[in-house]
Amino acid sequence: MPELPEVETVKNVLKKDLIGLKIKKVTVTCPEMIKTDIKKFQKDLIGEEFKDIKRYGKWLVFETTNYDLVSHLRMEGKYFYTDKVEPSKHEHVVFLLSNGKVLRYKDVRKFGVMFLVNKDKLFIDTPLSKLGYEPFNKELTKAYLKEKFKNKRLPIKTVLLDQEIISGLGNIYANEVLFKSQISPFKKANLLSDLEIEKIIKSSKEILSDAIKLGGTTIRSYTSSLGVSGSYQDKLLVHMQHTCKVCKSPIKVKKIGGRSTYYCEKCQKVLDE
DNA sequence: AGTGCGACCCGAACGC
DNA sequence: TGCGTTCGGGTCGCAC
Repeated sequence: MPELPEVETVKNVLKKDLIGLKIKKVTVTCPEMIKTDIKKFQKDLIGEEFKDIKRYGKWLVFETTNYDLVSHLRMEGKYFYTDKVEPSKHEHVVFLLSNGKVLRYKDVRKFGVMFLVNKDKLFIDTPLSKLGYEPFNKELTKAYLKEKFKNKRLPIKTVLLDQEIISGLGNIYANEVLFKSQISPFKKANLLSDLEIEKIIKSSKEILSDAIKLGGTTIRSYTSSLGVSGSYQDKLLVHMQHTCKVCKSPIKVKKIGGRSTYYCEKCQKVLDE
């Protein structure tokens, strides 16, 4: 599902197509997903030019002349850039562009959200203002995580999904990071050793940068957009796997915080408790 | 503040 | 075959 590498891939592909184009018309067929005033959303975007596209954690931000159009794909959101004007099923927002082409947002489960803010308001009163550091950010240090984990008695698996601590990891990569770090997903975050925290930082960087290189992970319903199809699913070591690629033990699946958690009991032991 | 959990949504996969 | 049930998964909001 769209985690940091998938959103990064979508951003890079859309950038090639959209920069310099203007918006002529916005059609919204699922008003619930627009979280700011919808009339204003449609009106304000007319005449705006795409200047740049950025990614913060899993958030996509289309920078236009005067606004930031913020979009979260949640589970299954996808963008398509096509000639076809009429929306088909599950396409909830359609942007008619100055070159006659169309940017279409499709989201079967309607989990995605969009909102429009003035440029100077992107990090004020929006969910983006709360995002923690990304694994690639130099500020994501052992000291930072120690402080954040200090009062967290939740399983580390749950804490890795908290976007206010580290931004960008979702269920797939959280499973992968813990496997690579040889840490049990059940271990309480406040009990992690310095070495374990260092391993999490190192693995997160390695896994996410490898995944970006391969265009992200394409599994289940997330068949990406714009013909973008990642191949990191072939590199997964533990998520959706049956046998441990290191020790050949069967991979266990259990719910932690309601999410499917894949792990190897033998390789990911709870140490120093 | 930290924690736990349902809500959101709907097609696919599963069970009988 | 057909119908009902469960699952998935990011984020928010609410209760404790």
